[in-house]
Amino acid sequence: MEIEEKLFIINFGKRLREIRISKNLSQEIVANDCNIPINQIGRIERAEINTSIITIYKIAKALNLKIQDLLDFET
Amino acid sequence: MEIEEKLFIINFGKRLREIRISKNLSQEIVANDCNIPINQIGRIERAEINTSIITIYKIAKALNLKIQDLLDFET
DNA sequence: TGAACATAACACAAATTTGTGTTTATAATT
DNA sequence: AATTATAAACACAAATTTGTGTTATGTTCA
Repeated sequence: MEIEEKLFIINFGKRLREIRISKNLSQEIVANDCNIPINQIGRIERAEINTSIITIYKIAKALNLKIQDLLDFET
Repeated sequence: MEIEEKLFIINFGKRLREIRISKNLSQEIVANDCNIPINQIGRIERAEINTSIITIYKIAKALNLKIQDLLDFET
């Protein structure tokens, strides 16, 4: 993976964490709302994985956001 | 995969094809610009795969778009 | 007709995510 | 000190994408 892409993953993780915290939600709550494994949110926030668009779609939905809002950060 | 998620994948594929065609670019050209396999664009447009956020990031870049623009469709 | 181009449709190995557990670490609180 | 809550950090199998080929189909053009 190129550094630029890695940065994108890192910033996406930060963005997700930022929003989740601002809404006072635990990783577990979000994961349950998404119907995804509990540790998946952590893996994304820690930028361990290059997750799929459907997972992002589910997370956005669980957070009551448009998918665009989740991706609205500086690369 | 749930039907709603499948629909999301389908609409994303349509959106990509729509934009690509409107810019008069072949799948091969886009794939080369992205440094991804030639048939990957087709697989996405045909909604065969639930592709990763980095692949989408690369495609958006190749098309000179923000990632948000690629995801700007009705679900 | 023939050539060239674009896309679809296969197949297959390699790499990665996903899903499911368990365990550890840390902080806050009672 | 013990408990609770949150998140990190492991491990591992299953499913999927990715990467790399090849072949087939359809269309356009010389």
